[in-house]
Amino acid sequence: MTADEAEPGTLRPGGRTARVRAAVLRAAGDVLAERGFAHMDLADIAQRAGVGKTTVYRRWGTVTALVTDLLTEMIESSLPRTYTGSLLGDLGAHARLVHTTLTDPRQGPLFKAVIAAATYDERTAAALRRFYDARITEWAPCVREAAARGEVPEDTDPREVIRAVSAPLYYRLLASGDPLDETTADRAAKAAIAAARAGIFSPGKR
Amino acid sequence: MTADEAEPGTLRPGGRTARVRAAVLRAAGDVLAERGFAHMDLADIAQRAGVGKTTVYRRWGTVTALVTDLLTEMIESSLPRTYTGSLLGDLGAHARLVHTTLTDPRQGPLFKAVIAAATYDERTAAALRRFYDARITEWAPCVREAAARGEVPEDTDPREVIRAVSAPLYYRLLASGDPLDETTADRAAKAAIAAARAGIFSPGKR
DNA sequence: TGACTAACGGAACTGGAGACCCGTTATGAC
DNA sequence: GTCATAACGGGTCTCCAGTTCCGTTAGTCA
Repeated sequence: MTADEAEPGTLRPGGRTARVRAAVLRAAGDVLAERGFAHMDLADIAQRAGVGKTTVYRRWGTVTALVTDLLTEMIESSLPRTYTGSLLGDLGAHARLVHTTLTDPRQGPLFKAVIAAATYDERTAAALRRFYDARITEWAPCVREAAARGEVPEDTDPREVIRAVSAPLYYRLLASGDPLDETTADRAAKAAIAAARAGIFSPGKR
Repeated sequence: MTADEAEPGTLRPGGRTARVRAAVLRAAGDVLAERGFAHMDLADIAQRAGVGKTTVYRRWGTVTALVTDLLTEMIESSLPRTYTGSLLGDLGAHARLVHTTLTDPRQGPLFKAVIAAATYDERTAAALRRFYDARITEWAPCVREAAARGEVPEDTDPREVIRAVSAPLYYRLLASGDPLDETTADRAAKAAIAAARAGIFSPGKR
C-alpha cells in the first residue's frame, strides 16, 4: 500500500516517528509473547501502543511485516560471539546461545512466528536469511581458529560446521517437537565437531 | 464449531462422504502447490472440488485443519524404509527420502505449510509430532542393526541418529534458506554416522 | 423398495479486519 | 520565531471470510 510515497521515517526520523515505532514494536512483542502469532491484531497492537490504528496500517500494513521488523531490530541488538580458546567451548557457547534464543519467552515465539511467516512471505524469508547469514558469519571464525590450532582439518568448511550446530535445535523446535534442553545443545556441538574431525565438512575429502 | 454433533464421516463413511473428502483434499493440495499457503481460501477450494462451501466449512472449518488432514493422509501412504546392508546406505536412503519429500512440488509446500501452522496450532503440532514419531520409529532399526554389525557403538541412541540425519535438511528449508540438494543430504548421513562412531549419541559415554 | 436421517449445498446474512477521508500535530529547514 | 509539510489519528465505510438457515440428496438398514 501507499507505494507512491516515501518510506515513513526516512525524511523525519526524529522524535515522534521514532517514539511511535518503538511503542508499536514493544506492543507487538508483548502481544506475540502473551497471546501468540495467531492472535496478533493490528488494531489491538495500535491501542496497546497508544497509537492510531491508521498509523500502524500505514507503516506496516500486515502482521507479517510488523513481525519482520521486529526481527530486523533483533539483528541490530545481537550479541557478539564469545572466545573460549577451544572449539568445543566456542561451539558449545554458540549452541547455548541458539538454545537460549529459541526458549526465551519473548524471542522464542518471535522466531517461531518469523519462520512461519517466512514460509509464505518472501520479504520475511529474505530478512531471515540475512539474520542467519550474519550469525554464521559472526561465528564461523571460531572454526578457522580451531583449524589453525589443528583441532579440525585445515580445509573444514566453517559455515557448514556452524549450521550443523544450529540444525538439531531448530529441527526440534519446528518439526519433531522433541524437548529442547541444554543436553541437546551440548550434543549438537559435540556432534558437529566429531563430523568435522572425520572430514565430513572438508570439500576436498569426498 | 459444531461441537455437539458427531464427527462427519464416522456414521456414513461410504460413497459420497468419501468422494467429497477425496475431492476437497485433492483440490486443497492443488491450491497449496500452485498458489501457496497464503492464498488458500476455503470457498475457492470448495469450488475447485465441485463441492458446496458450507460442506468444507462444516467438515474442516479452517485452512489449518484442512492442511493437517492433508498431512494425516500422507502419513498413511508413507513409504516403507529400505534395506541396503550398511549404515551409510540406509541413512543415505533416509536422507534422500527427506530431501525428496521436502523438494517435491506437492509435498514440499505441504510440509512448509504444516510446519508453519504447527507453530501456532496445537492440533497441527500434534499431527506433526505423530508424523515424525512414526518416521523415526520406522528408520531407527537400521541403527540397531548397524550396532549389531559393530558399525557404531552398542549403546548408540537410534532415534537420535535418525533425527541428526533429518535436522540439517529441515534447517535449510525453514531457517537459513540455503540450497537443499543431494550433497547436503549425503553429508547429513555421513555426519550423523561420524558423530555416532565418536559416541556422541551414546548415553553412557559422556 | 421404502423409510429414516446423515451429510450435502445454495443463498442470504453478519462481523470485523483493513482501507479511506480529512483534519491535527509537531518536525525540520530557514 | 514562522512556514511548509511529513506523519499521526479519529471516524467512517467497504468488502469478504465465515456463519446460519433450510431445503435437497443419497447412504444405510429393514
